[in-house]
Amino acid sequence: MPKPVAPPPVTLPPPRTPRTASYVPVIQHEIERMIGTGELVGGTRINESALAMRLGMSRGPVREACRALEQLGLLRSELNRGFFVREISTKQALDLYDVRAGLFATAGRLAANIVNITQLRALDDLVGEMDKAIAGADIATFYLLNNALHAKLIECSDNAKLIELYPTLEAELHLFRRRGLVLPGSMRVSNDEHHAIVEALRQSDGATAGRLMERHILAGKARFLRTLGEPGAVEGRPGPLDPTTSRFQDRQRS
Amino acid sequence: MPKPVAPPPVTLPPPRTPRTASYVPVIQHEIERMIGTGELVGGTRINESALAMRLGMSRGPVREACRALEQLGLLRSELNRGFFVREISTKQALDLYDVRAGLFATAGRLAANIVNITQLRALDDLVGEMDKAIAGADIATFYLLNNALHAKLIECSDNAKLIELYPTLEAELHLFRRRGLVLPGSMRVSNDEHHAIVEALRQSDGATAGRLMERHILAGKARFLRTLGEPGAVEGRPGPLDPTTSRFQDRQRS
DNA sequence: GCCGTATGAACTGTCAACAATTTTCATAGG
DNA sequence: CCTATGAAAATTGTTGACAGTTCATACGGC
Repeated sequence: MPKPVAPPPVTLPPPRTPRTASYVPVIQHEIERMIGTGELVGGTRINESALAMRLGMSRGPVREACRALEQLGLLRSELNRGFFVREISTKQALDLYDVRAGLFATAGRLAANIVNITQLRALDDLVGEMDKAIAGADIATFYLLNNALHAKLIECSDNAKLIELYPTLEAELHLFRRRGLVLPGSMRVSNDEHHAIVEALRQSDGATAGRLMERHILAGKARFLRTLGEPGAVEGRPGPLDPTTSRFQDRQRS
Repeated sequence: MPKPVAPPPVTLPPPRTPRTASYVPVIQHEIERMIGTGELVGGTRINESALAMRLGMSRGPVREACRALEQLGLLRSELNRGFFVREISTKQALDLYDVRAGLFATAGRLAANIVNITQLRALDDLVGEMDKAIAGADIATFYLLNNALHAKLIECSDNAKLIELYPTLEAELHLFRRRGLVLPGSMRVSNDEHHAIVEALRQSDGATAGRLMERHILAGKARFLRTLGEPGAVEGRPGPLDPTTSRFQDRQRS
């Protein structure tokens, strides 16, 4: 590697003596973001020095952030070789769907008992927006709204652990080698399920809400399984703005 | 604090140039162990320098381990004040029970389809041992076997994420200010449930196994809720061998 | 030409040190 | 006697350096 000069010092007004915040959350979120956008793909090695330099800090905080992300399941570490973006197998991705289904079911049962009008309205709005996105064949928007809706449903459970846990599982799915796929035809079916779920919540029918939410995720699992075979799926998630800017292309060795 | 000299340098044959392992997992497990035994209780601050010195290393690896444990939910960090052993509220503990119940249900449904003879035998053995522990009124042994059985049940799901997730939730419960309690009278009821669960698995009846396992955890939740009122519960988990050896007594400030 | 080897660069794991901040403790004041 | 004040001590957040390991590339034998 011919040392690509100084890449644009991306962020962070540099001189800052007072300690009003830690660097660690900053880099942690930055790495999470890079994984989320696909800027960092599975198998990529994290170059601590380069990343630290790019963000204008030393390797200490970077390593701490990587250690945190390792526990989050987004990175893995290898002795003397550093941190790598994790890559999950098909089996692990499917396992993840099962866990998400179980947590979603729990969320549904809990939420039905306590959901309030305001929350129901928010859910209605999201589902409505998604209907519009479907009408406009706007897959990217649908993808984003879908994530927002799922997050909102979890939030309605008012279960702290659930709310903490769910996004990390969601993020972990992004590690699968073929990332968040959306089958255009599935949007209609999917949003019909959303309608039914919100309706069950409105009726305070926890058993039904739980069951529907579980089946909703498992339906997603089935779709996911189907996309493994066919190549016609569309990438819903926004990718890296410019793939050539990623200086983290070292892949896992054989 | 009058600087308690050098406390016994607990572990680690010190001089070691070749890098065959990282320090980080070592301290991470050490801190986890200290929390598990109650040597470190909620609110305690982690003194990085002292801990590093005691284990014969520098603060770098210690901080990385703390960062990891923060993500695991066992520690929390405060800017310029360092890491503290987390303390969870009653609400959070109850939330945890609900999540555990959901994951257990998932595990049961999954396990029923794939559990094999060897695993069933192992489960039978554990339940049998627990019956003996009950007969001998051996609460400590029952506590340990109970944990082992639950772990084994999760393991039978063959779901990687579930297997990864469950112990951390279990550990987090230990952070509750009144730690793992066992009501002597509940052991019989609890093990009857275990018998039923194993039987459902033997019949490959996933729906029943899932439902029983969920209810088993929720029954635990109910017992937990009851112990909050009455003080007659018995500490099942082994405590610190010698409380005076703990130099981590700084509690959270007002 | 291909494969094992060796040499140098690149990078990780750890440490020791420094500045900023918090905590402690003694002292003065009400 | 209790509370404010302020300086010293302790502790954190971060840095730069060093030794050990891995990676890349050139070299030599076959």
